[in-house]
Amino acid sequence: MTAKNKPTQKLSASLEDYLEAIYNLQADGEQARSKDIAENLDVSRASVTGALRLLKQKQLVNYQPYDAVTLTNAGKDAAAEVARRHNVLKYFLIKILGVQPEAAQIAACKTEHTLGAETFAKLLAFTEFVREKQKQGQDLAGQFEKFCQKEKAKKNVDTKG
Amino acid sequence: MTAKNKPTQKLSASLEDYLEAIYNLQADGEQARSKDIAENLDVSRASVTGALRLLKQKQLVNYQPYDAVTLTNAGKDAAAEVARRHNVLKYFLIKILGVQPEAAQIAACKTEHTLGAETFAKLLAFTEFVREKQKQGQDLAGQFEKFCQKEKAKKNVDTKG
DNA sequence: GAATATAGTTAGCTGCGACTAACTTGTCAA
DNA sequence: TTGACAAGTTAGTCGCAGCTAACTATATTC
Repeated sequence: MTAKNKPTQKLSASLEDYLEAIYNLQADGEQARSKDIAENLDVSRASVTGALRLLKQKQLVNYQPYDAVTLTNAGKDAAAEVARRHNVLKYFLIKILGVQPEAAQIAACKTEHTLGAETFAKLLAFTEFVREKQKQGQDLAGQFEKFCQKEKAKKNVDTKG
Repeated sequence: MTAKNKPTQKLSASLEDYLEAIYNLQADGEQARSKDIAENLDVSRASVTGALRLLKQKQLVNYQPYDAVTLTNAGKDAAAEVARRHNVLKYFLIKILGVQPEAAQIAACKTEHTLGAETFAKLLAFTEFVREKQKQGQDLAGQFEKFCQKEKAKKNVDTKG
């Protein structure tokens, strides 16, 4: 039980993004260098330096100038939480709503910082619910996709006719 | 057909909020005074003045200092679109996911600016899909609620046992 | 080991969106 | 009609999150 009773200071969306990027780089077995983070988030290297200073202040990263960055335990917890929210969202958007993967990735990035804990919990539960239904032989995602196609066809008729 | 072929300049989340607040005040039959907008959004009156100047620049509001504010046609369209997104989200969160209304209101406010058009369309379609299922005799929202309760009960056992 | 390329930092700037404090305008009541 | 209070504006500040340009440190290569 590592992530419990954490004060878990509120982080800005932007700092959460930096944290997540470092987390992902490390998960890929790569060193998180300033340059990589910059490329990952499409920001300047200078912006990364600024963010690392803030994250160090908050004791979420181990950062010495000109040295490789690693996450502290608190940083790992915070980053894992962001990544978890990201994945919950992305799964829901792609697998249930049928949003295109690229669009879903972007939407998840932007939204992972804003939805509350309750909503994430419900979203997660809903995907489990759909999976459960699947096991029971009802393919809700598939039915929804068909429903969308029908609607689309209807619209085309409307516009043409 | 008023909202078609609009350049519909990209607005910041914050300006969209101002626009929506004015829209809602007017919809309630009230005059949108600076003070009301400030109270509505919980910001200072000075911030409202700043926002109104920007919105005027973009020709979305009719604004003269010391005078009541109204929306231009373009402003109405933009505000209606924001309100529509807000409602789509809120409906989905409350009626399908079963999120508490207050939490849903907050989540919708924060998220209405970030999700893309495709995602909103899918979300809307999904609520229609659920309604369709309802007509056909399958109450998905109700089934999901039961599912959540079962999960909750399970967790309680886990924690206690 | 010096020259150079790459990576990282610093300094200083911008725009946004909030704020406070102080001032101006509008309104209403005595 | 004037004085006081409410509403609105202005000026100036702050923090955040970017940026560029210029500098410094590290690594590589000859």
